[in-house]
Amino acid sequence: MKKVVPSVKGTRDFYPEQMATRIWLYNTMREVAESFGYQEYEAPLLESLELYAAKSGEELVKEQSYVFTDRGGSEITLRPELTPSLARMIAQKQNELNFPVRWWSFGPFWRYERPQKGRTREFFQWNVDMLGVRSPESDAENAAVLATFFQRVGLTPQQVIIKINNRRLMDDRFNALDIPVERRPSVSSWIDRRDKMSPESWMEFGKDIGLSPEQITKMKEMLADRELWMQSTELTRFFAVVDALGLRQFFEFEPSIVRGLLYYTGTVFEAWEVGGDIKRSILGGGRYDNLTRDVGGDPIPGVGFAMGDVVIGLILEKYGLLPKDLTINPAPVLVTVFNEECLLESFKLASELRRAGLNVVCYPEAVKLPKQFKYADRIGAKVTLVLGPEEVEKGLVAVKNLVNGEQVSARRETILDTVRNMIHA
RNA sequence: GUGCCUGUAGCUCAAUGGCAGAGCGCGUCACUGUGGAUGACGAUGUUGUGGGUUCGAAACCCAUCAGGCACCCCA
Repeated sequence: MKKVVPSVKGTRDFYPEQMATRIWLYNTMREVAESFGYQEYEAPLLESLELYAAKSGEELVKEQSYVFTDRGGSEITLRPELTPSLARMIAQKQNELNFPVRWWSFGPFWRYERPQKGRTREFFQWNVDMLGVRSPESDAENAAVLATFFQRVGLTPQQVIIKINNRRLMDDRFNALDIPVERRPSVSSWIDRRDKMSPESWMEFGKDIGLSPEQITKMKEMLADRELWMQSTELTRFFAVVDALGLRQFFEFEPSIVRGLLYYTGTVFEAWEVGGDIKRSILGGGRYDNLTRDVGGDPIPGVGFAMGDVVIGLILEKYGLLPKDLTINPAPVLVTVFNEECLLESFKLASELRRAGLNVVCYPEAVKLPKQFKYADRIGAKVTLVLGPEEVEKGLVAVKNLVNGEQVSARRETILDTVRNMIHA
């Protein structure tokens, strides 16, 4: 066997079957986003490295981005996320946009990581953002888009949960515990790791980052307090809105959610599969009030989330929620080619039907009829037309219904109606 | 960057040191102007690659490449 040139590691081929699933996902996202009045937009796939220098996570830019120098000497990045591009686009038109802006996007992103379950190097992301408003109600409405998407695809709060926290609330607690600002990132990462380490090594880790035994005890109490959110006006108002929208069950306060990206300033959330088979967050989001300033514009508050296509695909597959038979054959009609002499007649017939608005495939060479019928069957055609010497002579077309096997002889002038009736029957 | 596992026909996998196989798929025919179903026949291949051990290697050892999974991090 000859060796086919391999695909690039971490990329996926979208054969028509997989493409159909992707389009279904895209369409569902579009419908949900549009039901909340969000408009679709797209940013460049290439951005300057500088754009991410400001506020994306250190590791995201330095270790995980595809960076190259173009022929003009500029440092270019294949976008690893969308939010900085969005901030740039907003900042560029900050004086002409009609706020609040509600925008959504679905496109490809790249991160140089070791591929494994739920993670590829090239992936698609659904981004949904609202900018220009600072209210917790806008946080809630934005997150509601997400919960509505879950509902729409058939996921229940028993299967997926959106865990929510607030960085300002955490900062208040850190203040109360006298944890200095410069130590908070490492404390956050310590909190984030609680479920991933044994209690002993987690305690040990806490000491290593400079927490006193009293602070550790207080932190443990805080993390165990499921009602801590009531001390946050923002979270209280957030929950009131998702409750009013009938989506409260999808949300749960979770003090250990802190998120890796540096630009989040308030509400933060992640969605997880409840069963725990898929140990990877489905999406992440939150409020970022300084990002447009960080890319050089005025500070415009924003909130948004990003969901990758890979993990949600795993979830939907696990719960059997991916629709079957999405692969569509666009052409319900196949015109066979009887022999070399009749070939042009068949092509003419196909062309007539196309001009009348039908999607038609004409077999591209004069091979045996059984082969052509077999092909018609496999592509899922409903109707097959035969135009042999007899038909050409008498001005007829043999029309076979592949669904029930019935065949009629139609006059050439009325062929369009005959075919249409058969397709719609 | 660290660790573990796996590479055999187009696909899914057998063959536990002794003749490389099955199912599915594919091709031809039964059916020379008609698909699906059935049956008959047929082709599958440098066992990822390179070396070593052995009378003998798909299997054991080493190297290498590729893929998967788990860390890390994250969508």
